[in-house]
Amino acid sequence: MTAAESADRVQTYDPRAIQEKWQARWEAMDLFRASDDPEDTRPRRYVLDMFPYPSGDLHMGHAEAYAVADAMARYYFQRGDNVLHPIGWDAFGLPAENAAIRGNSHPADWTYKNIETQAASFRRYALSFDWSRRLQTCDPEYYQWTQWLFLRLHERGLAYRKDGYVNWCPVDQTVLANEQVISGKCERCGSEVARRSLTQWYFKITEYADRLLADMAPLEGKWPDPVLLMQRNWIGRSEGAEVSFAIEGIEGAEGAAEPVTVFTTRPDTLYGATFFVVAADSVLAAELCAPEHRAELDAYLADVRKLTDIERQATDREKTGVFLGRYAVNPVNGEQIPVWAADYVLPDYGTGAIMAVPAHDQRDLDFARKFGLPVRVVVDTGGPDPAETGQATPGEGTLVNSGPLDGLSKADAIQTITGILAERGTGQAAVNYRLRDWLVSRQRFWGAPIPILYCEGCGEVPVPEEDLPVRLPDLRGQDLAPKGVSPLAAASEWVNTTCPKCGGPAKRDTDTMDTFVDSSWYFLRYCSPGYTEGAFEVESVRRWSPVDLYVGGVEHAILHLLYSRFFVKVLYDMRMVDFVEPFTALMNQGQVINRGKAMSKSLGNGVDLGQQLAAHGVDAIRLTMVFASPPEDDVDWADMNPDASVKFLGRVTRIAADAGTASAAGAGAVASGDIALRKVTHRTISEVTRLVEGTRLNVAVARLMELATATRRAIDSGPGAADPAVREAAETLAVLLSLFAPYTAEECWELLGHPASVAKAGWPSADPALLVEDLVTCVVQVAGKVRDRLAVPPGVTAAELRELALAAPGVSRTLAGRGIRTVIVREPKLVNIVPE
RNA sequence: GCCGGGAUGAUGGAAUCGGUAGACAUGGACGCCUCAAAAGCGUCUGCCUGAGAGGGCGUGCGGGUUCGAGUCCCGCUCCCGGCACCA
Repeated sequence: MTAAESADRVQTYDPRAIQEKWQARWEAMDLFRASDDPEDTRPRRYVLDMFPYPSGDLHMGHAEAYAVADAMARYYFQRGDNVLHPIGWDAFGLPAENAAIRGNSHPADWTYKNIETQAASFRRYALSFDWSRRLQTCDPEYYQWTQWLFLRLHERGLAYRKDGYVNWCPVDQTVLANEQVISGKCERCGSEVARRSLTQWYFKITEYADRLLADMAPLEGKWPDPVLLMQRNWIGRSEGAEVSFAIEGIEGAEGAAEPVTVFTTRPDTLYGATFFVVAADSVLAAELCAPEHRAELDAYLADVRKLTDIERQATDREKTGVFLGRYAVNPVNGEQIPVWAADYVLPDYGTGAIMAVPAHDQRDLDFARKFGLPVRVVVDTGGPDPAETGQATPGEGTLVNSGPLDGLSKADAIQTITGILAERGTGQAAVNYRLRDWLVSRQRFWGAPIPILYCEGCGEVPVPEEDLPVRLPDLRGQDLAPKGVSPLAAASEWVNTTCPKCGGPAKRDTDTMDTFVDSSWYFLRYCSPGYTEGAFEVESVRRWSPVDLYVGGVEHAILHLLYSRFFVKVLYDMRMVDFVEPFTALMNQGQVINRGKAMSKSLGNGVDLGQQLAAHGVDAIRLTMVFASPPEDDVDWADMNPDASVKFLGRVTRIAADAGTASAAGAGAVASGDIALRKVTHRTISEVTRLVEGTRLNVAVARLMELATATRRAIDSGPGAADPAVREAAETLAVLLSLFAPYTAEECWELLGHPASVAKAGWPSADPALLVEDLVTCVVQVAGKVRDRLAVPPGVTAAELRELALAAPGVSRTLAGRGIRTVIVREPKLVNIVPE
């Protein structure tokens, strides 16, 4: 059969017709339901995509991420594993609330409508999900258990309340997320945003800091290195010492004098502390401030509160601060040093106060120079005087001007001074973390209500388990734009309730939980999604978890992954799970950008996925995404050409049509036919298996293209379409292609005379006998440059190869009579001849 | 500023053990098929030089190690991402 004839049978490759035909049939077949039967002995494999936020329809980024994860899930299906590949929606969150306020609709309506849109798109996109396990975090059946988990953390002392700062818009009377603050102004009304203190719930993730660090060791090599590094840096463990400074004039104010403790990584420089700084917006600053400096501090504070976190922490900003009229006493030498308040010290890090050593810390030096404070060198680093150069010397050196520490090295001095402080009870070795506790309260409507009541008599009372879920009040038709603290406060019938302990009046907490709480345990819920006796069925989670492969964007490299890891550790301590890490392997797929930039409305460079799918078909878009680059790299859509994928898919379909017409199904099972093509087929199987296992999908697709070319050649100018090797190649092509282009692969499978579905065909295995090469190419180099090539049997000996190489025409031509110094032989692939 | 990642033809990328640089694809040129076009099928395509055989150069830049470096080491430049005064 010729190419022209095959074109008669498959006139044109029509992706839309194939999609319509197969999507309906697949729905009826329910192909990808995971079996939870404990008797099922197939290897279990949990492949998980980060679940989407239903902000609208799916976009180009989803198209890439889900194509990659789906190829992996389909591979394990083909291998015969019992695969769990679920889908759900991270459905609470701010955009729904904003859309509701703008469009005057209810967040639930907006959310569920978008979910349906995305679900339909997912089905059309032919993802191998087990739809029976679908979940949505905004369903009461789900958030009931989010609340239950909150109560368990509360019970264990891991949920507590304290004051924390929020961005506050004084005009809208609402709390703003960081992303709603645009250069210090409210994104809605443009008024200046201030920081305001609110009492809020926190999860004590810092208690798990060391375990979060230590448990990363087994993830090495299974998670991307940069992610592990970012997690480590985020936790930010540093060793040093706590040092207590008494404050002059504070003692005895309220009974016992509370010295102020600082954390330092450089206790060796204690003799060089020439002033003391507290975070201007900390409680400490207010406590320490002398009455006559109060007005000055208040004025300064007003300025500090206008700054966003980002502005405040800009390195190139000039140092600012005010003197508080107090002096701190250096515990080692009794020296009195002035206490200042400044914004370069952060209230949340360490103790919110520092001892300033300007000679050896650049920030302290900048501050000292600005305000004329003394600079004292206590470590001789051999560098020039910081007071003159303006450059602090933070490096190693010999201690000077430091009493008992003089002459010691930095390391010895740290050890000695820590010992002295401990002896006198004015300090001790300490570890500090950059990680802060997780603020989970949100002054939002569209989230899981915090299941706590406040009773006048009993105080803080957890909602009894049997009263869960604490359902969101409807508030339909009401203005969700908050006029006070939290939108839920407006639902007075909902807020006012009775105390389960004393039966007296009580009020509900009107805040909802951070949506990261919802997403910190959803992967456990998938194991038993309909379970009504608990958050998840312990036995089911034991069978499926931890997740074998987690696929998602690098933008979640820190928070989501860290919080999920924390939750699993807490559940481990509760003996509800028997593992300490939720995700055994992690893959970060890259972003889809356009013309060098992330797609955005303001840049006007957005690409609509729906239009792309309509123009080129689902399979071509999936294939283009996978073939474009290694999965972890960004893809610039402007560089892509989906028509190339359409062309390839048509080519494969015609091959299937030719082979299907020329021979009957089953003919390929006979190990016969054109040996050259059979070798290509089996090498492809072997290579693609290896490449998919290593998630090197772009190269796997290239190998499929090579097999297609070889098969086409065999049909047109080789043994012809009826050869069993051609059928074997065509069937192999269909099965391997099913990972990337499921519709086309299914169509090919039918053209080849097989009943649906190709997804159940089974992954082929390569015949080792066909992987052996008759001849291999040996390159012959002279002085490292290729001068000739030889075709040699793979078993050629070093001596034989050496002789062959020396006799090669390219060698004698290049040597031109020169003598030979050495000959390097790496049989059978390379010989390097080094001339005199 | 710090941390991380990267730089390979006109373009996306391949070469994951230090051993043939440029697989595969796009784009381009040409051929076959066709009344013609499209589609399809095929050949060529890193740069310079040469009629050709061949020769020279070539993986951001400069050094180094090695028989041999895209790959390892040292020093730079530029780009991308993340974090942002972390005591």
